[in-house]
Parts: sequence; structure tokens; C-alpha cells
Amino acid sequence: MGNSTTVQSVDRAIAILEILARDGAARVTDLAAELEVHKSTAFRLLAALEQGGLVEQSGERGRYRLGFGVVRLAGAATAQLDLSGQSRPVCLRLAEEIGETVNIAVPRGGDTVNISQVRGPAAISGHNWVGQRTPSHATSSGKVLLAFGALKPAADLERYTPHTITTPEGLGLAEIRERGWAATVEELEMGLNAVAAPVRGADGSVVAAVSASGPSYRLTPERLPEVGAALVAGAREISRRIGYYG
Amino acid sequence: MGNSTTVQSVDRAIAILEILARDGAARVTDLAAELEVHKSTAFRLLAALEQGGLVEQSGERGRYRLGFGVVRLAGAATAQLDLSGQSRPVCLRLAEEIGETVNIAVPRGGDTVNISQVRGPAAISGHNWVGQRTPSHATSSGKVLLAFGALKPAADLERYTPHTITTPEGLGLAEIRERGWAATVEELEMGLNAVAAPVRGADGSVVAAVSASGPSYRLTPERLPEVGAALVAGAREISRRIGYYG
DNA sequence: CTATTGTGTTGCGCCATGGGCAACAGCACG
DNA sequence: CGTGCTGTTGCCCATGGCGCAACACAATAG
Repeated sequence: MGNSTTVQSVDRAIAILEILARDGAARVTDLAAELEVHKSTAFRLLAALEQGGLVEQSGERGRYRLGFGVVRLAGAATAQLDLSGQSRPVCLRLAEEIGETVNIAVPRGGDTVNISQVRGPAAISGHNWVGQRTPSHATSSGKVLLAFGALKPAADLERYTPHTITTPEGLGLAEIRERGWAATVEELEMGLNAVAAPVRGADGSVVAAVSASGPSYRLTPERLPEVGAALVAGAREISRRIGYYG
Repeated sequence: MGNSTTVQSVDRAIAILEILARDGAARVTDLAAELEVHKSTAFRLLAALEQGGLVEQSGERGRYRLGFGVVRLAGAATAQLDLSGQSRPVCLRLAEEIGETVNIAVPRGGDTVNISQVRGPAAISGHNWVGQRTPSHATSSGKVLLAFGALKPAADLERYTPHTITTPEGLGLAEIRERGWAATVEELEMGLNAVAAPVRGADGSVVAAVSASGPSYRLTPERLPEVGAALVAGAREISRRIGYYG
């Protein structure tokens, strides 16, 4: 390992992807020559990339091109940027209006993952949730995603606090659907409350949740309906921005 | 190295990309835990991916997401599939009609790269050009791309045969533009002749060439105009298929 | 404000895996 | 058919990937 913090074989694999993007297709020996490595090294790097779906053989033996895996990755990258970007102005306004931290969360496997956050103006603020997976049954965003069919409940609902709801029936998913928003009251962490509302994609399905979270002494149970209503309005606007016109 | 022909560190790098595609963003320690590697290993893999543009830091320290590089790679992958796929039926017909091998070539750097090929029906046929870079001044496709502004001539035009044209003036680019097709007569290889016509993209610029090549005893200078006309018609149809309506 | 804790980053040295060699398989061409 | 080129595989060694440990940075609690 030289001065720079990198991994040579990964660098080489990326160089292969770039060559294929430039040239459309290439053979093992072409790539070996351009990378100045032995052909068996080039072959093995290609095999790894092929197994990962990032390259594929283009019909003829030994001729490789970029694979569908890169298209899939790009799809994920752009979808994320789209939702994150389009929701940003709405979240900024909601954080100001509600006075608490506002997050966007999406379903990922059985969990709920926060993809963006705007901190509220208060000095005492929740910690950073971006990129973190949270248990769906114990978060307001997760409950929304469960109630509106974007997620299925796990078989085993783990307890985090004495208030955590650990039975599917106790989650009240039908009531959430009827009401249009969900809340958690010290179910994930003691002293933490949250409210969330559903964001819909172009086809009308719920694809994300917008939530507000804060300390329970500020985000009291009495405030939940008013915050819920603000989030429902915000969620409607975000839905419109990403293509839902229902 | 175990039974399978792969590279562990590249596999891990790809796994990181998949996790980021799934989750939107992740921290070093999250990735290290999921991959079951040390955090310094995860950090180095991320550093390599970041240097290659495939991941980027999502604003907050230590939080990574997929980078624009994957979008760029996907763009290259889909553009190639599009042109290659859309031109396929036309090339099949041309190969039958002309009786020679038909190629599609695109500009790449200063060279001309063949991206697809349909062999002619003859027993004696040219070799496989797909994925190979060819010198633009010595190939019919390259001359077309030069004449119609998709490529700039290299400073030094290398000689391959006694017939190779080694001066820019000798290429006759103005005549090619006027005529609508280009030809080479034993300029790349002794015994090899070729004809090419320009393919236009949606914006009207020449983005590729469609060519027919064969042995000089079959693809004689007398045949060149007739073959040129067939290729011009074929190129027009391919252009339409990929969005050019001029 | 300080102390603590958790996470990101860097340097070092060990050893496992990446890489080159060589052989073999596959393919195209004369 | 033989030849030459390219793709693929097995082996072994040395180098580059990895984990450890220390340090830097940031957030949080008291």
C-alpha cells in the first residue's frame, strides 16, 4: 500500500468499466494490454465484474461489454436523488413550521431507511438518522409504510423501550390508514416522539414517508394531530412533485 | 484464491455498491458490519470507489451514497444497446443484399470502434472486428466519421499498406460529404476493401457509420457506388430508428 | 466547559490473496 | 490438417489487501 488510501485491484476493475464505457466492448487481451497486466489478471477481474452483473459477455467468446447491473445501479442512484431533491424545499418549510427535525424515509428490505433530513430550529435536536436503518414497527415512518402496504411486518417485533408495541395488532394499521398519519410515543427511544405521513409515487403507491421527530417534552401527544395534519399536507405536495396527480 | 475465478476485493466493492443501491446511503461502520470486514478495509474500498466516481460522500462526514459515475456508465451501456439493437435488422438485410460483412462503428477518442457485426453469406469472410479500435484514416467508417465531423484527424496518419493515404488532404473529406459515402481500397490491409455511410442521431449529428467490407476480388472498385447507395439507404433507416427525422 | 464515546482516517507489518507463469482448451485461418 | 492467437485454469510466491492500533474528529452528556 503506497501513499494513497485505495485498493489497486478495485482501481483496475473500475478502469475496465471506464474502458468498456468508452469503447462499447473489448476483449481480454485488449484490456490486459491497456491496463498493463497479465491476461489472466484481466480475465479474473472481468470474471468478478461479470459475477456482479456489471459486465456481460457480448455474444462472442471473450468479448465483454457493460452489463445491466450498471443500469440498475444508476436507476437506484437517480431515484434517490430525485426523491431527496424534490422533497427538500418541502422539508425545509415543514421543519420551520413544526419546529422539529424532518426526515424522508423509504422501505428497504423489511426496515425503514432515512434518506434525508432537515434539522429543526431548536437548540436541542435529535441525532442524525440519514442512512440508518430503523425498525419499522417502532418508528412513525415505518408504521406509515406498514399501514399503506409498502412494507410487511416482521415476524418478531423487538422491544426497545417499555412502550414499544410488540404485536402486529397493536400497531393499529387500519386506524393509521383511516387517519392518514402515524405516530410513535417513546417506542424506539425513551424521550423520543415522532409523526409521519405517506408520500406517493407516480403510480399512486406509497413509496416513502415524511416524518417529524423531537423530544417528548416538546412533541407532546397533544401536538400530534396538528403536526400530523401539517405532514399530510407536506406529503401531498412531495407526492405531486414526484409525479402523483391522484 | 479458491475454486472460483474471481477477486475478493472486487466482489466486496461490488457488494458495497449493491448495499448503497438498496439503502440509499451508508456509513463506513455500517458497511464494515454488513460485509463482516474491519472498518479500515471498508474505508479503503470506499476510497477506491470514491476515487473512481462510483460513490460520493453525501454531505455529512463518513456517509456515502452512489456517485454520478454509475449514471455515466449506465448512459454508455444503454446508448450502446440502443444503437446496436436498432441497427441489427437493417444490418442483417444489408449483409444479405450486398453479400458482404456489415459493421456498425462509432467514434471513440480519435479512433473508430466497431460495435456490432453481421457476417456476409460468403464462405470467405473478413475477420471479427467487434470491439476493435481501427485507425480512422485507413477505414471507410473512419473516413465517414472524419468527413462528417464526428472525429478529428490525427496529426500523424500511419501507413499500413502501400495504398494507405497519409495526408489529410488526400482523404478527400469534402468529396465524401458531397457523395454521401466513403470507401477504402486496400488502405488498411492488402486485399481488403470497404464502403461506409453516415448514421445520424436524434439531433442530426453523425454518431456512427454503417459499413460493408470484403476481399478486394469481390468488393471491386466497380461495385463501390452500388454498395455505397445501399449503405446510404440503410444508414438513413437506422438514423430514423434511433430518432433522426430530418 | 471537560470527559466520554463512537466513528472516520492513517500507518505499520503480516500473511492470505492477487497476480504472473505456464499449460491447456478453444477457435479461426491458411 | 497444423499453426497461431486468444480465452481459461491451476499453481505458487510475493506483494498488496487486510486487520490492528493509534490518532483525529465529532457528537453527546454531565
